[in-house]
Amino acid sequence: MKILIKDSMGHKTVEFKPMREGRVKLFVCGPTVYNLIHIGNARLFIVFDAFAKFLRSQGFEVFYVQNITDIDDKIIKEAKEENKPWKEIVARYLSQYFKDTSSLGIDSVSLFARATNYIEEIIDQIKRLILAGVAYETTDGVYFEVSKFTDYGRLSGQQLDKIRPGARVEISEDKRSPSDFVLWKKMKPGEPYWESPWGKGRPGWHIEDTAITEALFGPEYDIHGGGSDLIFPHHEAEIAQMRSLSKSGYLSRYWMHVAMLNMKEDKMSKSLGNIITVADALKKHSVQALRFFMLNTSFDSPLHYSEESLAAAEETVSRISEFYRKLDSARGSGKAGMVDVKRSRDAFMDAMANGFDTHAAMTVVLDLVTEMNRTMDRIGTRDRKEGIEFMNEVDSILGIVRKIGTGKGSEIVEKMISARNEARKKGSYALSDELRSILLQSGVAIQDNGPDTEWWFT
RNA sequence: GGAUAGGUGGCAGAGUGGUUAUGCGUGGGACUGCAGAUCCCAUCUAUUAGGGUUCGAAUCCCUACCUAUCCUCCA
Repeated sequence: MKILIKDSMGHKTVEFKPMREGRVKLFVCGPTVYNLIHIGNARLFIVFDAFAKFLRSQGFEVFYVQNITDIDDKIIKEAKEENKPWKEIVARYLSQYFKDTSSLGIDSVSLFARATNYIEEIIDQIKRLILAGVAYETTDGVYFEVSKFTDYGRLSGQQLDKIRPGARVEISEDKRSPSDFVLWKKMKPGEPYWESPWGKGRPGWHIEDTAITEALFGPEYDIHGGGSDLIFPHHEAEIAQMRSLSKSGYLSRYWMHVAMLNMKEDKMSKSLGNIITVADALKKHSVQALRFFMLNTSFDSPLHYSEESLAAAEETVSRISEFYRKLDSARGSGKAGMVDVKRSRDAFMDAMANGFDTHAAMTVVLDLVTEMNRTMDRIGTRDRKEGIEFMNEVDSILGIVRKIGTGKGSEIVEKMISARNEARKKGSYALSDELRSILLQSGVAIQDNGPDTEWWFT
């Protein structure tokens, strides 16, 4: 199948051609572990989780690497504020990160690469950058000289001479240009450090990623993903670093940037303090609803968070899940081919392959739900089987089906149901309603289909 | 100020030249003892504003206004 990618380099939709047939090297910028992640962060991880799963469903062998920034100014700051060792902060939030993402059904990452495990590679890369004449040492660190890389700004569309230096550019009188970015930070008293040719210090942020990807993938790879707020300068810096050494025309062949999740008007961010943590979101909403909400839009368009939208997502997920449950227990004897599941499956995959259009793919699913619901009472074995297989496939990629336990194997529930149906037959509705409400309170949902009653655990 | 995306019905959010997406909400109907779920019909008579191109524009061009993101750590 031909797969199109919305490439942020040049903002074009282009055909995806992996460097090696059938294999994909995918790198996504992971978290800095100094705090809990929020659902804005989660959007990125959910999008790439679904993306990696889709590629795998198409037979690609996906090597999906995510970096973990486990040494950084913010970690040091947090450690100071809490008066705890920085490694303790890292350990705490890293384990929380794994917990949060796994509770979001994210399980597609092949390898998490921690920056501090690559210090040697980082130092080596910086050495080579200095040798190549594009980096220089100052009193407080080693810097990359941006003017030495002519393509700097191509990804973001920035022109170096038009960039207005921010008000809070780090004080460093030795820097040759305000745009030069740090590769190695020399230690200040009390800070964590590693030995290096430039004395004790720690790596800058941008160099971590290229050291990791060079070590794991080599100087070039297929797809680089991240939040749209990282385009400049982070991804420009990565490109500048790696391509200055490799002399290749690209770092990654394709770039995919996930747009921000906004709260009211602003993006959700830790510094703005308008965050909802993953844990909090999951207290109120199902994983499936959160995933549906995130995937029901183009990954490269900003998305507005609101309780109302989440509630709507929850409704839709219920509809899909309810459909799945009904399909699972359908026992009709209709002819095969009443519904063309295969056509829906093709349309679904086409949408996914068309620039990862998860929204169009969802629409296909919802249309099929309506279509099959129409004939649910008489749906045949074969259509039913195809439908279930398709929904399982959809779920394995998008994670939007809440699998509701089918009602079997509980004698006590069965007894109460038949007691209730006896009462209904006799017209003792007060009693039957009473039994229904007891069942509901015990987590058993029931639905009358004529004289028969279906039930399941909620 | 520069860069990059946008401005669609009550809400969310598709649609890149020509049959009123889709979901949620709302109203009605079918079904049900009543519910619930489901289906059907309807509703909301949407395309930021003003020009232009065209037989025809939400879709292309121009202008204005507005919004987000980046230019500073940030998914």
